[in-house]
Amino acid sequence: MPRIKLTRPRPSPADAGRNGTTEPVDFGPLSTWVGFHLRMAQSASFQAFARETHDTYLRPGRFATLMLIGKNPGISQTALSKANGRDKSTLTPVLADLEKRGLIRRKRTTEDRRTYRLSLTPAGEKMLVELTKCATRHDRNLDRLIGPKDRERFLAILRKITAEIG
Amino acid sequence: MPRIKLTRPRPSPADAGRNGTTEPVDFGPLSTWVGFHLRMAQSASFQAFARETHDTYLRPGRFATLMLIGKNPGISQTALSKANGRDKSTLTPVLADLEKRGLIRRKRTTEDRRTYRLSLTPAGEKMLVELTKCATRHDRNLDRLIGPKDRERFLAILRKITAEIG
DNA sequence: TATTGTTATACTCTATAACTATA
DNA sequence: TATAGTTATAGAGTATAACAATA
Repeated sequence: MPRIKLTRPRPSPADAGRNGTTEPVDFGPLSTWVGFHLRMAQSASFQAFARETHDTYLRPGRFATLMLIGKNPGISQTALSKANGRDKSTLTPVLADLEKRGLIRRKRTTEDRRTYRLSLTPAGEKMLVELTKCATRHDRNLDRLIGPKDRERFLAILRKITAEIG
Repeated sequence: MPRIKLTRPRPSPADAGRNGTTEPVDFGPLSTWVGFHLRMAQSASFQAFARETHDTYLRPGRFATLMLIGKNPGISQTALSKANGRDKSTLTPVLADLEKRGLIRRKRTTEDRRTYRLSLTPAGEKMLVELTKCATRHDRNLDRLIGPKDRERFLAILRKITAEIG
């Protein structure tokens, strides 16, 4: 709950667009660039997700990792890192943390002793269910903003950007 | 230019979705969640932007900062931090860096000696022009993916998410 | 008392390169 | 020689809290 301000602050130069007046800020070409708004929207959505999970659980990235393991038991670290588009070394500390928290298991395979097979523990399954509820709530909020008519098209465009911009 | 692989690597367990086979990875509900795709698309767009600027110039966040100063000469640090939605303390090292590179100027005002007024140096103007070309190229690529028919609607949705999800 | 901007600090996310052990 | 995963390291980006100067 936000603390209530008891006094009304005087207007100050820092609230001004420029020259000490309160003109709105000019965003220039940023205001029509997709890349900029993609960044702003993802950042806002990220913060909203964190609020939805009450800052107690996992952030979106960790959550996606948990989901991918849950849906693909036995997946290797390399396959996992490819699936969410990050380097394998990025995954090492994340998995170490998830394992330390008792959410995932890592098992050496007998066929190829270089690889690990990842899976969820019962606690991990439970956490995934819990977080899925939060994420569903969060995504329902996003859906409400987008509207059912545009939703599929919007999603398709995001997918296309992800797949083809690189 | 990517180096050419001279040998064909054998299929290995890490390429597999699970169980050592090469089934595709199951993304579960992630595949229909806006938040997830927003994250993936912004990350892909970010990388593409960096490629467009040849990794030599500024990253998207710095670039937006430069643009906002350029379009709003005399803006204060607090107003700037509000405009791109970050805490003012986040801005301090960024501005220090831009000043050190000779791209911006910071001037104390006489009316309120707490605030700085930010503006671009000639070098900053030049950099902004240069980067704007890169960003325009980048955004043209995005536009091509989105298509002119959906572009405005797509942008409007991103703006709405930014403004209203919080 | 409130605000501007800085400092100290800390945490997350990310990547590259060099390494090991296995293949 | 190539791959799976780890380690060491580095650099963004972000935030909170305490602070000095100023209002």
